[in-house]
Amino acid sequence: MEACMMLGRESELVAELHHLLFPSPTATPSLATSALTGLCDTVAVGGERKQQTTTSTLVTRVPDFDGYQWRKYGQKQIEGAKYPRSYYRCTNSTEQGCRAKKTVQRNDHDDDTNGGGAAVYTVAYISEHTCKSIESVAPVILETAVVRTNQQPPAVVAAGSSCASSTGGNAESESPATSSSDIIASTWSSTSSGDVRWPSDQHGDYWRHQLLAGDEDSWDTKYTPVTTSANSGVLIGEMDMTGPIRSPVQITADANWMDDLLLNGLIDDMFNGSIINDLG
DNA sequence: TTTATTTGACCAAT
DNA sequence: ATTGGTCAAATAAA
Repeated sequence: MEACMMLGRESELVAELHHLLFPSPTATPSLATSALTGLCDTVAVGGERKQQTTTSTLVTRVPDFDGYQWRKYGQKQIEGAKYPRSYYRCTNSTEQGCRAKKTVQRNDHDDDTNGGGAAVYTVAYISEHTCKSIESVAPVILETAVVRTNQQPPAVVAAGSSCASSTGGNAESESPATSSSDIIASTWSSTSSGDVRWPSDQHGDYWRHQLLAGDEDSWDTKYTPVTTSANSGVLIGEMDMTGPIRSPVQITADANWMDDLLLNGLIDDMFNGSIINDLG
């Protein structure tokens, strides 16, 4: 857990998505996964033997579209939480005995579901997928609307994960990078044909940042200038990669950190800027 | 018909 | 007795 290396945010994102979509241990087990690996738990299974499972937790505004098919099997109101927790198991659990599960819990605390503050979810992934990953699930596109309030000389953007932004991110080293000029990002999800809702309460230049996951081998990140209905006519240029990019997903390693955040009301701070938790 | 979700009951572990 | 996780019947959707 401490081995959260100083990859760029960009690389982390690509790695995370890749991990979620193609978690096959054979492919690319290297640098990417270490920052993403969660806890190792021992869970009693059946009567006797204990089985080791891994649990990783992430905070995202895009709780769906992780590349797998899930089937909801329960929902429970958790003490102290504002929203219920939903329980999912892999759709292939019956046919293939896949034991992967996940829980999704909304953990923001503002009431307006539309408009300004987007909902924040904590997704806990429990156990690994043992099923054959479905070929050609709908391509996952995580889109990050990047609001630039300052003009900065754009950097040339190369496709792929080699282009790292400057922010690293673990608990100790992350600085309040969103200090001034800043790039604030929000995240939406859509399929390639889906509609995207853009925030209306933010001003600046909007960039569509897409992480595209098609085949395992065709990875790409695209930065596409967009004009939104909310911000019609804003200047569109090239993507600025010099600043920190708020990621669509933020990764933590501990499944229980959320309770602390809930108690302290820090969730918002997280998306204001700076806290990238890696509590391990 | 087949597959997925909802929801109270049930259960195991505090 | 409480709490979190799961089951399963009823219901909805495809």
